[in-house]
Amino acid sequence: MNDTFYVTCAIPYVNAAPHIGHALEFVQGDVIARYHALLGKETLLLSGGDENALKNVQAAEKAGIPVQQFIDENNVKFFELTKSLGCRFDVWQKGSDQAHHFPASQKLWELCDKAGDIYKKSYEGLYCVGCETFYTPDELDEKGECFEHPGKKLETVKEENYFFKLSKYQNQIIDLITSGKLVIVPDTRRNEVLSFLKQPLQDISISRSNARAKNWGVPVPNDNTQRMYVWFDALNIYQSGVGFGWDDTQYKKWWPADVHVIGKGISRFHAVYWPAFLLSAGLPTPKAIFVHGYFTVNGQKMSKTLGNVIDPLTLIGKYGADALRYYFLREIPSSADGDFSETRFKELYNADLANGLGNLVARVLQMIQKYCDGKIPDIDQDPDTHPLRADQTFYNWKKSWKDLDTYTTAFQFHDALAAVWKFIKVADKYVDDNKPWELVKTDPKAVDWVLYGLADSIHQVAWQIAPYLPETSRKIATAFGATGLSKDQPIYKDSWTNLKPGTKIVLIPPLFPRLP
RNA sequence: GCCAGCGUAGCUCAGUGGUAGAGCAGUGUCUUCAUAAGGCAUUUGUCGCAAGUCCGAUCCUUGCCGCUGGCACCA
Repeated sequence: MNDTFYVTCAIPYVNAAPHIGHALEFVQGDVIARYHALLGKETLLLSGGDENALKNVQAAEKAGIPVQQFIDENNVKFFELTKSLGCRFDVWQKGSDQAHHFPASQKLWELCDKAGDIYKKSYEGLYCVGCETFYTPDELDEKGECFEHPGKKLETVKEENYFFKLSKYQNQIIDLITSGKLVIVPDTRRNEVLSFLKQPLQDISISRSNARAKNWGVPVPNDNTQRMYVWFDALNIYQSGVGFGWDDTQYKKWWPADVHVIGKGISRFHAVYWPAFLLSAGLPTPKAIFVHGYFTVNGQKMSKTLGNVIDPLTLIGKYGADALRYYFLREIPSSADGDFSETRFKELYNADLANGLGNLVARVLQMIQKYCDGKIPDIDQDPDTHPLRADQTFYNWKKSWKDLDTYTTAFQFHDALAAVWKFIKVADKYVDDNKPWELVKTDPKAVDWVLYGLADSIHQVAWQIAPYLPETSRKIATAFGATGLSKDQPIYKDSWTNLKPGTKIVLIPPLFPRLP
């Protein structure tokens, strides 16, 4: 019944260049989508651009370019990054898209309005003319002035805005989370949200005056003096990208999202505001929110002022997309903060990718080349009885499949990959225990059996890592002539086909050349 | 300040009421199919500090120290 799976990544804010934090999130989303595709589901992976904030207008003015151009130029960098990372995004929904996103957001607004949850209220705040922004007192220095414009007095400005009755949905949201209808992973984030929900919720403003918004953003329906404020329309990208308000069939097919992948800084918007908007509009709420942590760099917080922002493209150029993906997914606990260090990166690369997977593939290919005439060996016995597949006394690949599945569906990517690499160690040991280079002198038939099992194992490993390291998976498939896996969208069921004896193997260059 | 969590081998972390484990790094050794790769063996720990409960605590309780995160209009 549930044959679709819809994954979203947060839409990046386009003011700065992409950093490894964005890359991490894209890769995680991609793995989730690819894994469910492997299970045979039709999947959709979405992200896009958060483009309607006033800061964009200001930044564009500063740069002296039209807002739309500024936004497009910046946003495309993020999309290019996803491609460089080997991520497969199906929809890239921009917030400035007037054809789909505007009507979708206006529809959401109207539904909430019809439910009686939007009302007008005047908002009074301290406004800095220099920044063109409202500040709360705690955001200002001791003199009550903003840090950007010292000496400039802030004005008290009154503005009438639309508000959303967030308070009305407090109990429903608590129910949603405690009942498990809205799953929040990991528990620490879930607990944070629930503890936040113990306080009475305040209604939130969801519009800005046209003047202050500089005519940028989604117009509020039936009121040409106001534009929607970011909270409201940005979250709705998840719906506007899949047809909401412009293609009902599409929308019904994909919504609600199976999981929103987000960073910890925006969990409240996704776990509280977003479900509230949807409840108000009478629409289904997302099923799960997976919250990842932030990167530190060599133990320090990543920040522009420290100048330690890491450019993922540099790393991809140096080491390849799959190597970076591996570091993200294996080294960073998927739900906690992680550290990025190039030293550690190289260590992990050499230990797991070069010496582990890469070397195993190389040695098995060479042995088949030398001892089996370069062909997948022919065997007399049932492959299902091969120890690497069936021996219960050690960690065979059926066990690693099971663990991989458990951990991947729980968003524990590091544990999932650990399971695969645990099996790789088993395969390496199996080579040493059976010594095909000696066996070939006494019992060639036994060598065929040993090497068939190893080829079969690597074939399975290639399937297992397909969502994680898609490029490497495909390279292995090519080497072993595994056609099912070479497809653009391989389906898990096909993995159970055995390698065909007699297939000519292809000697490939090292998957991951060892780093000095 | 309030709330939550953490503090275990050089590093990253797992773990149990009966005085500890994995991976990586290090060291030794075997081996050659392989990317000077692989197998095997192996060193190091007052399990943050102190007190309490218990026959017995690293795992339970309390206090302290240190670190991290959350505490609303900040994507």
